[in-house]
Amino acid sequence: MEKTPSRIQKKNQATILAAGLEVFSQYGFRGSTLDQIAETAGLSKPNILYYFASKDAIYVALLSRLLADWMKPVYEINPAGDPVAEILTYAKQKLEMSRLYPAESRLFANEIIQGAPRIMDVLSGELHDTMQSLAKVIEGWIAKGDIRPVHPHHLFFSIWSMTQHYADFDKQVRAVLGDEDPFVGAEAHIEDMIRRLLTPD
Amino acid sequence: MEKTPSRIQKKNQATILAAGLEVFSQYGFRGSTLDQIAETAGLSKPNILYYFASKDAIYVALLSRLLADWMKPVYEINPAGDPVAEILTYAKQKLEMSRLYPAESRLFANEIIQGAPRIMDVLSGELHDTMQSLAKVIEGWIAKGDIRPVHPHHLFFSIWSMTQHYADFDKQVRAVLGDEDPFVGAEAHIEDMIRRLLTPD
Amino acid sequence: MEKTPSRIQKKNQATILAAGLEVFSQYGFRGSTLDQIAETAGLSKPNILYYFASKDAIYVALLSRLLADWMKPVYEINPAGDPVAEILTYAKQKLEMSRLYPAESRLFANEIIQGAPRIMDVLSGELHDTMQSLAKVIEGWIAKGDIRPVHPHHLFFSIWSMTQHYADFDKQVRAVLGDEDPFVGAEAHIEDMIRRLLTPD
Amino acid sequence: MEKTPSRIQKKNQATILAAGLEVFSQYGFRGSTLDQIAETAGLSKPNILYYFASKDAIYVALLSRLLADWMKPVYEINPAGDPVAEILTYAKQKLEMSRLYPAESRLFANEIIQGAPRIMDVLSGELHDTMQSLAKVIEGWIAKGDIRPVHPHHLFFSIWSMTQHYADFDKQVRAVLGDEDPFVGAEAHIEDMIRRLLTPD
DNA sequence: TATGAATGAGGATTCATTCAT
DNA sequence: AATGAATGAATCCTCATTCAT
Repeated sequence: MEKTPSRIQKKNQATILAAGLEVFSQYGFRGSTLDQIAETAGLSKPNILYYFASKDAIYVALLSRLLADWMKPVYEINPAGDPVAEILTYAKQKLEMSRLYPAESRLFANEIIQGAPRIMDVLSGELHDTMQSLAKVIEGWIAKGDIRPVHPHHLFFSIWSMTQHYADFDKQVRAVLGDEDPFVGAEAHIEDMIRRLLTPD
Repeated sequence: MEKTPSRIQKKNQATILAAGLEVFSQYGFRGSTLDQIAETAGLSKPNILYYFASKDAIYVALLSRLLADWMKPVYEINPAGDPVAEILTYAKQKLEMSRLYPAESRLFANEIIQGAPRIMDVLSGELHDTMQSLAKVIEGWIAKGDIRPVHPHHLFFSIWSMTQHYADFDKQVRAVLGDEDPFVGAEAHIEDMIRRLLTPD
Repeated sequence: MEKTPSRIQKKNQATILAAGLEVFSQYGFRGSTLDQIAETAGLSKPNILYYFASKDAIYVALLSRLLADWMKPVYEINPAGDPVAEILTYAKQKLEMSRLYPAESRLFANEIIQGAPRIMDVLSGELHDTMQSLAKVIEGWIAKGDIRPVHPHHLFFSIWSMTQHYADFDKQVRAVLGDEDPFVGAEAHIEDMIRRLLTPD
Repeated sequence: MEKTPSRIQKKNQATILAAGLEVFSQYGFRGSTLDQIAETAGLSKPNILYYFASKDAIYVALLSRLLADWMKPVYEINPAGDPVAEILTYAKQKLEMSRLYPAESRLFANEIIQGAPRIMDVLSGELHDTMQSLAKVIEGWIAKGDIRPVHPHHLFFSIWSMTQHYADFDKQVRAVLGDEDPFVGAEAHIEDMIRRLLTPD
């Protein structure tokens, strides 16, 4: 009979997750210490462990939350909508997520680069299945001649990679661009790429 | 009075770098241990440190070598060549690097995601300058009407991200694609995207 | 101005002692945690410490109660009774205690094996003196020719060790005996030993 | 291809085991710390862990060695020898072990009292089988009328418990006996008990 | 009386690095 | 050029105890 978390519990758990996100996204799981997280959260180390059983538990909690958020926009693609517009909206949402939640994106990137040890099952399961369904939608649009023939999976890989790049490789992007705002140019460029790719002649 | 490195020295250094690459690219800098590298290299831990002053030194040596390799294809873009072909060739080279040297790509990604603490100066210096020159070439092509107007920097961001994605997010890509070979579809898709983007109507 | 303990107080103290006995006897003092005791008792950890000042206090309370129980049968030996019968009765009582209260026996064994840091004074004081008196009784019986000459102290050591063995080394005893009930054979065997030892030819 | 342990390795491992025995036998597994063992051994804590993978490994190494020593005298009982003499010799050997190696005895007692989590399989396996064979020998002697009818298993339980008592309950024994040497009286008493028990009328 | 929250003091273990040979 | 031995500095986690209510 789990008790409902009290207000102070919720607040501290949220604080810890926020601190964990900040630290983990920057240093990776192994590179992050409970000390860092505790200091960032403004709590003592044992108090952190009072709310989460282990360093790992914090990381997993973050990843779970993240995966849900990360997949959400996919479900909002409307098979009955205008194909190019739907995909553009999706891409813009993803880019906006990179702009607003770069730490989340980097946490996710870190996990996958290191072999996705903790979320491989979600990738092979839910993600795989979702992308299969989505591919059907894309293929339907192609069959109707609404968009040019493209490989559905690779289309999404390119959207994911291009948009997440601005969060994950932020340091490199800004080193190249100097003072220019990355996201202004990014949005225009990505929209251009997708529109040219998909719009039938 | 530096001695010229003997054959055995060179061989061991190479062995250590290869081992370091394998380990660092999988577990990140902090997540990797000298023990792992020593075992992978088949050398004793103190012997590793006989060739490289520290764990950090191995990592930095790898990054330096990597940066050179990573930038090389950029210099091979021929301003006098056919614009679309030049860029396509570049993109294919990058994709081929992701296919052949995924560990290198992941090592690089790891470093940048974590804020590029060790290569920020190279990014702000050499990379920034190189990309400025390259931008001039692209803008020249645009001005001549050889390619459609695109933002040069973002063009390269998209090429980098799309191609490196197949190395860095390999686990996710394969989870989505199942048994399908990622690189076959990737090459076609990326070529399609770039060609549509750049070819003037 | 000590208040008389209320009924609920008494009940909780008893609950805590029962839980402490169960936990301490299995894991030893250092191997037991207040969390375990609290969970076994069905009380919160701070509530445990409301009734007992410390983990140590629970342990000491248990030991004290235990020592009294443990010594009681000795006082019931009747110098005017039949010598062999008196000693047999005592031994059977001790064996019965091993059968009914093995946790208590193990708690006691643990404490003494580890040097009896908390009850050394009781051993050197009350126990020593009691055994001195008892030795006099035994020696009286021997002098009268009622029992064979035996060393009184060692007689009791052998009774204690043989009977407590079935509680303390329960795991080993059952591993050797398999399904056979240890206590049935134990009683016959111990009675046989003592009777043969003490009965004059 | 395990290397043969060098002299220094052997020496340090022996030192650590000796220290571990001293500490574990007094405080139990959970009550002992690597710090204590390290200090007793005169080595640094990480150096301890250079020779043994963990605290647990030291404990298990001790138990293994101990079990072998502990069982050895059983195998020396000669079915063709004089029954009473054989058993008396065995009992005296066990008592001598308690005198010379009380720490080993206490370590063993500690482990069994706490449920024998690490050696249950040896008890149910090798010990059980050995005692079955031994029971056959005893029963043979009984059948021939060489010794009185006794329950073989309980006979050994009583020998084990009486002899080990002088090691395990040393503190209590000495508290009762005062300055008297425990082992002198113990040997006479135990011999008397066994002889009376076994010798046919 | 009772408990959710919090923590200082450990405690086992890891690991980059140094030492001695 | 190589390695067995050794260690100081973390680092994760535990736990008895205290605090606040």
